[in-house]
Amino acid sequence: MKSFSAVFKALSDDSRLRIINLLFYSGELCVCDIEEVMGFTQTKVSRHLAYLRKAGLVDDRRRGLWMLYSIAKPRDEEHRKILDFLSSLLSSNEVARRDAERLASRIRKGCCATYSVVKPGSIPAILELNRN
Amino acid sequence: MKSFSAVFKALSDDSRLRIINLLFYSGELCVCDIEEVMGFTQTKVSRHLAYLRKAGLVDDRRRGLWMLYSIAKPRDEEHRKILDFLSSLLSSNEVARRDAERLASRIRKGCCATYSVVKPGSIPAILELNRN
DNA sequence: AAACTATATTCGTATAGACGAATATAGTTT
DNA sequence: AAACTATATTCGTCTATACGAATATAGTTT
Repeated sequence: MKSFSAVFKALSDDSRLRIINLLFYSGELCVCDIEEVMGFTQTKVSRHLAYLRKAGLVDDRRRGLWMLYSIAKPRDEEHRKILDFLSSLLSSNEVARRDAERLASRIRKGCCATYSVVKPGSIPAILELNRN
Repeated sequence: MKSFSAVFKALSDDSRLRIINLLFYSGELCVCDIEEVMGFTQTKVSRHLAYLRKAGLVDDRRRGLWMLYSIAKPRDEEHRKILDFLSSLLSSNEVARRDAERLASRIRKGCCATYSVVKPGSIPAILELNRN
């Protein structure tokens, strides 16, 4: 029960929900991309990502200077259920849609995260999947 | 987005999650039954229920001296999705199961809430439904 | 190794939440 | 109407959290 309330606490903040939404949309993002898409300060983005990581909602990996964040790989059935629910909930939200649009535009121009995965200007495969 | 984070904030507390679980299990409960099943103070139960009501997660109705609380009737698809998710999440939790067992035992002996709905000592219809 | 870049952490401040004890309120019973 | 019962609210205290500015850290480039 403790773990449930901890997860919900991590989800109890607008900014964190919107960051999670971006990660669902893009697959993997660095701090500075989120910073610019959302208009948040670096401190704020970094802090929220650390919070989400501690709650087990996002994974991170270092890539040179960049820390790349992604939605956590599900550890078990329960964890997967939570992530699926979140994804489904956010997908029908207007704010989430607009955030994703701004991110898409930035990705098209080539941003940090995608540069390491796909060539700049192209749209990563995961985005095509999410279009449906 | 604001409303999502508000709902999650309401869910970000162990005691509230456990109270919600009791309501899923029983259909309708008064404050004093929750008090005794959980071993919480009256202030604590009342406060948490007020929190849940403001977040739209529970409904209440007065029945004489008793306030009867129940899981909110879903207002729309999104709301229903949240409540279904919660129900499914709690159903597989060990703490939730034990709480429900203590409640069942109290219901069998006849508690406030069930007294107004079914005759004391019997198990209300909604409990039979939830058994599956 | 020094300058640089991306991210993390610390510090100070302000607000929100959790709690029990005490008190207030609303409805009932006598 | 007065005593009673179930619930709600207030009060004071303690802890958690959100935030920006400033600073620290880790890895890269020159």
